[in-house]
Amino acid sequence: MPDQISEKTIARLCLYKRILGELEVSGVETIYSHELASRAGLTAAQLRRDIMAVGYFGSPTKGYEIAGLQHSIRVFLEGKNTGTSAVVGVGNIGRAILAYMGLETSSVHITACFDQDPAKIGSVIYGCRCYSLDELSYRCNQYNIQSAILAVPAGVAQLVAEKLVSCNIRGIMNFAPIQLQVPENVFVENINLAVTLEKVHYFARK
Amino acid sequence: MPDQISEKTIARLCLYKRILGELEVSGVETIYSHELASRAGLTAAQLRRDIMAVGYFGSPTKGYEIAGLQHSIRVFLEGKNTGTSAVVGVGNIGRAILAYMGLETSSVHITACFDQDPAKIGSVIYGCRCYSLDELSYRCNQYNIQSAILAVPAGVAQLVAEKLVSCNIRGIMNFAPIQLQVPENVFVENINLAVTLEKVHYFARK
DNA sequence: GCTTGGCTGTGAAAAAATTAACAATGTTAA
DNA sequence: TTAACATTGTTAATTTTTTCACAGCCAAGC
Repeated sequence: MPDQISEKTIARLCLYKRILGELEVSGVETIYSHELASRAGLTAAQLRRDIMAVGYFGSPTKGYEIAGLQHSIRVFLEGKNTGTSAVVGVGNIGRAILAYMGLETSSVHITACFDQDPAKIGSVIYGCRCYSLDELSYRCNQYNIQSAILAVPAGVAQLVAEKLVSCNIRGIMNFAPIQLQVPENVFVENINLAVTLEKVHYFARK
Repeated sequence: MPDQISEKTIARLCLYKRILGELEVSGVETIYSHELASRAGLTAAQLRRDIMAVGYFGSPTKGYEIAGLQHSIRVFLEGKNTGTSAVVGVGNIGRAILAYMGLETSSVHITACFDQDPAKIGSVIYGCRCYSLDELSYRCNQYNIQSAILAVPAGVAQLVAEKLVSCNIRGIMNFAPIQLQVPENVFVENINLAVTLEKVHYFARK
């Protein structure tokens, strides 16, 4: 891993990893760049370029070994470290994420969820125990939580985000439609479903 | 609207529109490019460049008029036409989207939802009536549905997508973790929550 | 009335991302 | 053995996106 790998490349590597996992289950052993690229909705050139980043080498005649490539990407993305993630705010979105991630086979484990509603605290939601936000710090240590899915109402999102940061969480998947103010060493991915739908709707009419 | 406006610019315009709507409610009248950019998490230069696309002009001393700019973006994005959208597949994700969009004030109306589960068909879910997929074509005409939020299991996503296309839907927000095969005049936005979480988790450790 | 100052609009420059192109490779088939 | 072929890895070219930088503007202060 020589120089800076772009965020887009990282995102695509995550996607390749997932697809390779599916292929492995279905018993395929090798795959050509254009085949894998097609499954990812990308071009072969781009895929090969991305794979340069992880330092894996395919064969000009067989293509890529599924297991080998998957392993290389995994090592590159995960390293030795493997913390977990948590859902913060168990409303509609939070619950949907918990249910979805329970089904999907992801390398990122969601080990806990947090809410302030006493009716939820202590219950198990889609296999995940719900804790009070007051316990955030303690549970982050207990479960080695390094990233969070922030799905609280917009009005309290900034406050909760600061709490996350103070608990040493350095990655936030933010569903609240506001721009979080966080230190620059904290990575924030904003997911604004209303805005995305609007974009899709725009292009539906083009 | 002279030449080609990029997808990224469209996405940002949608975001500006939303922020301007909030500002309008809070009674602000004008705003400078750097202020609006900051709320969007972008640079002032980029915002000004985006605004070139919609053909609105601010004042060097007052900045942008909230109402005027919002109107220009709205006209640019929506034109005269205003179809609606629908949720297809009312599982956990589908329900969460319905609940979320019911709260959020979006210019895109979700007028119907579809499922194949007889227990859901006929019921009203978060204010939205649920129809059988067999009625898709009829209801698309009735409600002028132009885009869809596809939240069905991966196994049937391709089949359902083809049905959407045959009903003249030209924009799909796809939550199924597969690459949909659709004609090139159909816009697809893939939302892969598991992959996105993995990316966030990666950067949380950098 | 003049000057100052901060902002917009935009061409030009820079940076980033994607695509093209091709030498090197190694397997297959004749 | 040798020729043909499809694919990889990688450099170079291209395209796209972002940022810079500054002329022009207009209100405010003197």
